[in-house]
Parts: sequence; structure tokens; C-alpha cells
Amino acid sequence: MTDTVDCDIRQSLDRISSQMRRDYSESLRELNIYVGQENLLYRLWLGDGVTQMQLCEHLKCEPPTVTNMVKSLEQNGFIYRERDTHDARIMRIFLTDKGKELEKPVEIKWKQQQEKLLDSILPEERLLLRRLLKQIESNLL
Amino acid sequence: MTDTVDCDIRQSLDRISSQMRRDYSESLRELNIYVGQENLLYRLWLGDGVTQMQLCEHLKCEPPTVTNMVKSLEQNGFIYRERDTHDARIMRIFLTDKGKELEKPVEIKWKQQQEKLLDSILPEERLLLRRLLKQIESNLL
DNA sequence: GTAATATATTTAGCCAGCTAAATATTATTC
DNA sequence: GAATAATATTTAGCTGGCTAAATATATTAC
Repeated sequence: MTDTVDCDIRQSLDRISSQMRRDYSESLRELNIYVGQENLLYRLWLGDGVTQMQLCEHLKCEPPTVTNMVKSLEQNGFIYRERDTHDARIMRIFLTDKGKELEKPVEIKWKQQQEKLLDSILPEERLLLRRLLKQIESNLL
Repeated sequence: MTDTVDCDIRQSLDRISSQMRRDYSESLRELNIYVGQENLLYRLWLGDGVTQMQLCEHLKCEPPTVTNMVKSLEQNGFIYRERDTHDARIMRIFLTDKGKELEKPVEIKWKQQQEKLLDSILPEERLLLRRLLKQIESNLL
């Protein structure tokens, strides 16, 4: 009995994952970025000049992924790279004006997504949902 | 106030998405398939001989994605393709023995994933969580 | 029966994500 | 100081996912 519930939850999370990604993808294309890039930019909005390794940790992805994302974002003029003066192995990533200007529009997209996701879910339910999702998050680590 | 809760929920779902994908990915590599392919195979385990368009609808993805997935699964010997005798536009997809043998192992992986996800979440909470996730799912359509 | 339209799939070329292996530079060890 | 080990990034090649455009076949309209 609990088994079918568990199965439903896994399947739901799976479908929500891919549907959210599709949604973001469409939405962010209006801003000329690709889904995933907004999370890299988010780290830079908190403070730029970080290394690619730091971006790896923040995005929880592997170095080659960051190399590719950074290359794409650089080619499209959202960021630029500078080699560290003290350690020539390290590349530091900075926002261009074009990259800085994206912060507000992306925040708006996030809010729109939140409202869409949580439509007709009550405030008390949202609190509980947050707790349960946090639990799932930590279970996955 | 509710706003930060909403934001937390979106972020949690985002992190759970990518972490689940990473987890599945590692787990399924032991079975020599890639994450996403298990959902295509699942449709075939329900009954094979379906067209690529039907796989598109089931996976909620675009035709080129199915073309690529089918090509990969065929090259690795899990499925084979036959052209429809009445309509030469249509390719019908069938499981090989190797593909059929994967059903049980994948089910086991799914169960393991469910247990991991829902560790220390109570039965009543799971019921509620399922309802809320179903709501989110329908909000996304 | 021929022309136009609809359907199913493929190709080319992007993206995020991965692994394995190569490269470059710095730090350590002897 | 030279050899070794650790760190940061890149390259090559794979995956699922996408869009736009091409191809092949079937259906419909005239």
C-alpha cells in the first residue's frame, strides 16, 4: 500500500523535474540564455570573480560542464574570464554589464514559476511541503 | 513571508531534480543504460511494438529525442525496429531478450530510489506529499 | 490521376550533463 | 634544484534534451 504511494511520489518528482526544465527552458529563451545558465549567473550575482572550481561546487557539476557553460556564456557576452595573477592555473569569471542586467528579469521568471507551481496550494501546506522537500534533499546527499 | 517559502520550494525542487538525475544516472550505469532510457523501456515493458510517435507522447519529448534514444538502445542491443507493413512511414519498436531482462533490475533500482528519497518521512506525510506533488504536476500542464 | 497537405521520422547543430584522458601550472618531497 | 604529486582547466566523445529544416510516405482535394 505504502509502496504505491512511494512509487507515485518518485514518478511525480520525475515528471515535475522534466516539466520544470522544459518550462524554464522556454521561459529563459526569451532572455537569450539556456536552462542551467541562470544558476551559474546567480552565483555571479552574489559576487563575481569566482573560479571555475567554485562554480563547480555551487552548481554541483563536473569541471567540463562548467568549461562548456562558461564558454557559451562568454561567447554570448554575459561574462568574461581573467587568468588569476598569482596562480596561472586559475580562471576567474566576471559579469559583463549584459550579464548584470539579467538579474532582475531572471528573478521575475523565478517568481512566475513559483506562482505557477504552487497555485491553489494553501500557505500551511506550503510550509509543510517545504519541510518535506528539504528532508528529501538531505536524503539524497 | 510566503514568498521566501515559495522560493525555497522552487529551489528545493530544482536541486532534487538534478540530484535525482545524477543518482539515477550512476545507478543505471550498472545496468548499461543511460538515465531517461529506463522510461522508454518502461513503455515497452507495458507492451512493445509501439511507434516512435507513441514513445514521444509517453516520454513527453520531441521526435528527434526519440530517434536518438532509439538509435542508442538499438546499437546496444536492447531493442530492435521494424517498419510497419501497412504504413511505411511508421517504425515499430520491439524489445530484445536483453531488453526484457532489464525490467526486474530497473524496478529494483526504482524501489531503492524511493526508499532513499522518503527515508524518515511518515506514512501520513507521504500521502499528503503525494497529493501536493500531483497538484504541482497538474499546475505545470 | 495529379497536386497539395498531413504525418512520421531523420539530419544537423545547438544546449547541459557526464567520464576518461590530456595539459598546464603550482606545491612538495627528496 | 630536479623529480614527484596535487590542483585547475581543457579536449574528445558520449548521453538526453531542444529547434529548424529535410525526407519519405500517405492522405486529401481537385
